[in-house]
Amino acid sequence: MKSIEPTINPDEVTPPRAGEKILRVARDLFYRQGIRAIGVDEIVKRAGVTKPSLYRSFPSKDELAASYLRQYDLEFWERFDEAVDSHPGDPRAQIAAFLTRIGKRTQKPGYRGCGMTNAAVEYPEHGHPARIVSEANKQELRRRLRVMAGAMGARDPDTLGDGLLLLIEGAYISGQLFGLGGPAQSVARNADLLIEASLKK
Amino acid sequence: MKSIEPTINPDEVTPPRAGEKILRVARDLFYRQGIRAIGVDEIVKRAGVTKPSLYRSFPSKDELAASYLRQYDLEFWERFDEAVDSHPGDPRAQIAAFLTRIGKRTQKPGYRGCGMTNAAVEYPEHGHPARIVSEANKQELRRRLRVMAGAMGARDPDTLGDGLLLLIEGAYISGQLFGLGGPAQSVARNADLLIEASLKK
DNA sequence: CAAGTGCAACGTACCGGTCAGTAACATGAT
DNA sequence: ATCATGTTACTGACCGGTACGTTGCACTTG
Repeated sequence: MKSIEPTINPDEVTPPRAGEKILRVARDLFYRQGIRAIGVDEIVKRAGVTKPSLYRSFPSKDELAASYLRQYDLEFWERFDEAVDSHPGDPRAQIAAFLTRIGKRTQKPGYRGCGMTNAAVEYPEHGHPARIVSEANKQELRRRLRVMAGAMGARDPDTLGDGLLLLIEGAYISGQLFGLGGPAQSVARNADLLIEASLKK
Repeated sequence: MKSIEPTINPDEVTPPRAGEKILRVARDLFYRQGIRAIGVDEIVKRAGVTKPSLYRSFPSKDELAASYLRQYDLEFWERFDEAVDSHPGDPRAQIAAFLTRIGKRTQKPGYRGCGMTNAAVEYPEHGHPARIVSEANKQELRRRLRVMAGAMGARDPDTLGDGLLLLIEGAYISGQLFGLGGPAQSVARNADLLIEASLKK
């Protein structure tokens, strides 16, 4: 029979482990400054731990970056599903909700786009741990957008789904390029126009 | 009266200066691998010169990156104007020509997107020499797209121009994220649908 | 109970390599 | 002889990564 394990209660006020603090700090620094721009020394310094603690929790900086993106992936789909769940059975409204939210986020100062997209730009070589996570996320996003385009009644669901993906990626990039007043604020409106033009007559 | 300047004939078989060789190599490496990923040592090694030659022609690596982007800017507008000139007085056809070309380029193996966009992702901090060039290029592109949208007879030229910009940036990013068969191949078709839906009734 | 043992988590101090950048000198053409 | 351009050799700082010692707490054992 299992013991109660009184000291290893994860939901209690257990002091945060070094690995958690590291991932928390790395996530913030990697997203805002870029992965290549941040060294492991700065991460451990800001996390209040030391380097060996980092390498006990993560096999390498590249894998730490991949872990950051895996967490980013989870949070991304939370936001996505939140928009989907807010309009059950109405994919067009789901997309509109998601894009309206993106458009607003891009107008906040210090917006840095999508961590997945940025990581793929920083690591163009295939097979890099961070890039693998990023590519998988984008493949899944593409798949879901195409499915939603079909559910909307598009003449060519794949084309509309891809068009929406292009607008989304464009919003991520333009958001960090132009800042306030940039083109990204019109992503929802443009997507709606594109959808309207893509539905069966 | 000017002398003939027999040795400084730029169009002749003058042996390429070190600065030119460096910029040529840097341009290739920066574009394909990223600016942060390439060190100055590798640039001078591949260019067949040495480091002081680099720092006599360019005050810093950051300024070398900016020079690379300034050259990229020139070539970008050459391609853009080529599409414009191929359809005088027909902005919709101009855009179609430009986007068709982008769509094809994104399907080539090893496509790495837009050097300007990538540089802005790599250097998020405002005021960085590379980012300044990149931002100026994108501002001008936005301005011209809005003008062209107006010339097409769009109900809301600014929105359509921005929508086209989002599609273009999305194509740059998706091209390097998905490779062959990716969403970027549909950029021209989606843009045309968006244009059609944005014209005055 | 108290002393001892095991062990996971942490820190100190360091590794070779590479980063961007430079001082001082050699070469070659005019 | 001059002067632009080339070269060798180096700097201090930082890169990702590691060998090894220390701490503290849980569990055993007398």
